[in-house]
Amino acid sequence: MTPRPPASERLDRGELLSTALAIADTDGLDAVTLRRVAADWSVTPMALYWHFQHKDALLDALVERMLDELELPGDEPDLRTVMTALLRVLRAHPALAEITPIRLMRTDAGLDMGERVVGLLRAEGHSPVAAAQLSVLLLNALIALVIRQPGETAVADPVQRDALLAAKRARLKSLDPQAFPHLTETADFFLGLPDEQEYYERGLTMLLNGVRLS
Amino acid sequence: MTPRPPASERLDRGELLSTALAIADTDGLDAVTLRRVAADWSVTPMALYWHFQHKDALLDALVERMLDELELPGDEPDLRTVMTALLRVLRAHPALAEITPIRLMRTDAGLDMGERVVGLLRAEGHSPVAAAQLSVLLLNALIALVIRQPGETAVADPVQRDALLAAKRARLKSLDPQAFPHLTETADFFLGLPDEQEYYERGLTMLLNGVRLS
DNA sequence: ACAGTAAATTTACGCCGTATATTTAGGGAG
DNA sequence: CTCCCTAAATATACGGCGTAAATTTACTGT
Repeated sequence: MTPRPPASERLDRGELLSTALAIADTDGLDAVTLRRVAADWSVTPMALYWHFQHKDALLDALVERMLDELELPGDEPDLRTVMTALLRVLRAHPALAEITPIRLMRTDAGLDMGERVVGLLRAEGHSPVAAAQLSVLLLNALIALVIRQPGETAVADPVQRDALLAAKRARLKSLDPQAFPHLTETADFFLGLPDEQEYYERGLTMLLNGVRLS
Repeated sequence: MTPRPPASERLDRGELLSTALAIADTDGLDAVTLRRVAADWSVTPMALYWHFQHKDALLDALVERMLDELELPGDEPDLRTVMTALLRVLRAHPALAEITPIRLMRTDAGLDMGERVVGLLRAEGHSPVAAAQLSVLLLNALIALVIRQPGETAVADPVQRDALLAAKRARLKSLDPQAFPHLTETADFFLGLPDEQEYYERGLTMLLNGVRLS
């Protein structure tokens, strides 16, 4: 009805991103649709196209926004410190973790981090190619740590979530202990973390150990 | 027009899966839609619902089908052997790699493999919980190796693919060598693999090293 | 011969991203 | 003060997706 509203009620790109981020955090990535974000501002979906080229660009920007929260100590952080900082923002926005790998290097913060990580690996004596590969492997594995955290399902809806977990539990509990002694013994782990702190410590340690010796 | 065709022209679940797998291999995962698979058999999309509960079940079955190609030496294979076998089928069907992690443990072959891997890690002296976690990390990281293989884009369409790669190249090549010495030095790696064999060797070695020491 | 079940069809719905064309508020130049 | 340009939205429409529900018909067993 009224194209071009008074300047006071213009959309703001930054605020759109905040909205999208909030949606992702509370209802999962699938809930981040153009219509949903637009609706939150009582606006047509097409209005977003003025602020973002297409949805993919919005997602890129979303990752960038998430990385704004990165807290790197100014002076020469080591590998573990960098990874821990990244881990923190990822755990704060797990829904974004799965779209991060492809997009990380499209953001400025991501490039900075990539440069840092490759540099640190070079300093450990790795060849340029090895350092590059290990950096990618490290980042991807770290992200996988968050995405596949036992108990996470990538589905935000609690009903579906519980259904999935119940199915998983049923499957694991019905295993023949004779045929699957080890899975039986560790079934609880796959259904939910006993200790998140320990989980991330161990994962990180394993990755850094692997890097240090390759 | 003709509900319930003569028995000779019935759909076959296995053949539907073959079709879906072929589509995934040639045109990517996004091309695997119910309509597309149905069209290949000149059949209504709804026909598939007789053979699969829903699309997700079809994807589960697709992963299962892929794992049929797993070739494990019968007697006591070690960790590297198991991972190498998995790597082989994943590289044969890279489009399925991204949906494998969540689904692996819903398949029989996946459970067998999980049992094997956890067992091997237990034998290396890891605690039950540690072995469970490391097995997941290992599998996920291995899969990430395939999904994020430099040059891969998860987009099958060659036009889009090239556009993406060109954008990436442009971005990397325009980096200030002063500010990003390491990324500049290793830019070529991110754009395409010099040596696939070496890439997978190194990735696998790094992961196994990490596991062995944690 | 006939009932019951198996395996498809038809139709419809509500989502999604986005191409295209149109509308209008506000700011700068004459 | 007016005119015009452009910024920023709306309206409309399209094709694609997964799937719910009801219907139809070929075959199987009694």
